[in-house]
Amino acid sequence: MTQVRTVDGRIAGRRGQETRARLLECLAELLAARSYRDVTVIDVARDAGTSPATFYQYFPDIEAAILELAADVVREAAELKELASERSWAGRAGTVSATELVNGLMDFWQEHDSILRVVDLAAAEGDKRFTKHRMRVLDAVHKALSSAIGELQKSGKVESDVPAAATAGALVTMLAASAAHPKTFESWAVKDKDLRAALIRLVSWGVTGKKPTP
Amino acid sequence: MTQVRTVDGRIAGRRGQETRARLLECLAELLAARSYRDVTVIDVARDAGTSPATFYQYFPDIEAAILELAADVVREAAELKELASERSWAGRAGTVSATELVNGLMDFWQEHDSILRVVDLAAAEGDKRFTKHRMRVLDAVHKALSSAIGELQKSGKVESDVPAAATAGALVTMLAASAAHPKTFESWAVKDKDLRAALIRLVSWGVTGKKPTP
DNA sequence: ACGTACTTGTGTCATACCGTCAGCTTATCT
DNA sequence: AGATAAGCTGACGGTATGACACAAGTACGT
Repeated sequence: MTQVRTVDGRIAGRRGQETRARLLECLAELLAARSYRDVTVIDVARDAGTSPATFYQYFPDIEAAILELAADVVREAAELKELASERSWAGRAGTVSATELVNGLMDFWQEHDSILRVVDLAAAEGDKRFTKHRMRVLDAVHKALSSAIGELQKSGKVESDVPAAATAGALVTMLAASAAHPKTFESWAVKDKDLRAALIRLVSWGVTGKKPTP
Repeated sequence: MTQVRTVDGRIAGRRGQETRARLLECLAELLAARSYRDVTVIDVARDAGTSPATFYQYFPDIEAAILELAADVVREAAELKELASERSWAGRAGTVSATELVNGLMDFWQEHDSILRVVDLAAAEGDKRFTKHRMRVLDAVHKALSSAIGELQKSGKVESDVPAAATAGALVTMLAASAAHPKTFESWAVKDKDLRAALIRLVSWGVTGKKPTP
């Protein structure tokens, strides 16, 4: 872990790091409770039992603090790797792989919902730091799916003109966006269970080019 | 068209409507140019050559004005209907349908990019007005895909246990999200052309359950 | 225990945005 | 022209921002 520094370059000690961590924690709570646009430095500081000036000692602005939270999510996203890599995609085992991947990614996204939606926006707005983080959250899964498709192509089970990286990207994007917009599916009267079933089917086929074994 | 009213209940005349429209126009420009969080009422008013007080005469706040812009996008989205309904999904015609749908929806999303990403965020944050708008933008396409799958199920060409509405929803979500995050695909070194090819393939199969005819 | 050097937190300030109001100007109708 | 309503703005109290100097707290050697 790199050393934690204050905005003016000093190295933070034990107490400082605690304060910093408390600020981040309160920011995360506020982001979960109200809209991104309405979260202010003053609110965060007040909730953390400190002053705005203290906040600015550790973060140049709110965005920087959110970026930090996003970095935590990226770190946690490493565990998603296991959901996708070293998996078999043949026959019934493939269906299991798809199911676990869909459930795992959806649950992860919903758990980190409040931060990931800000990451999504900032990335869409073209902020490179956030684009990078967003990419990294999805990267493990993307890489795994991508190489799974590549393997199947090598063994001739999937046509070689299928763009592997693009297909893997589209699938991962689909999963993330589906998790991010449960309300839209609600409006369509789609139950979570049915959504997951549909996603599993699409992922299975997207990777293998074959109907999933039930 | 319902009568345009000011916040204090008066009916806006010709000049007032022009001012209102100019404010919306400038707001749209600002949203395209800088981040959602940084767009202020003062900026909008200044760009429109008027005062902040005038802004508040027509909109209770920035969000309300954005909601208005979103409503315009919803109205324009009606044209997407033609990309999906009354289409054949069999054989080569199906591939054409999928291609036009993918291109149409992606282009639409990219054109209205700056507004739709705010709609996305607000919807994800649970704001019902924005959820409704987001749903409506995607609704025509969703309905069309949904009933296309339903038809194929009736004629026995697709298994009846496939959740039609959920599958259509997942596909539409995939298209919208893919359009919204070109940078992520860039990071994966996926070219736009390959992305579209992958999407076409996934949509084709998602609807018909069969490999697309080239 | 005491003093020193460093870290951490706060009060305050200039600036900018928010949202409202009274009142002035401009258009419309008779 | 006069009456009426629409349209616009300057000004204001309130609040958030971000910077700074300084005060309070902490660690450590003697």
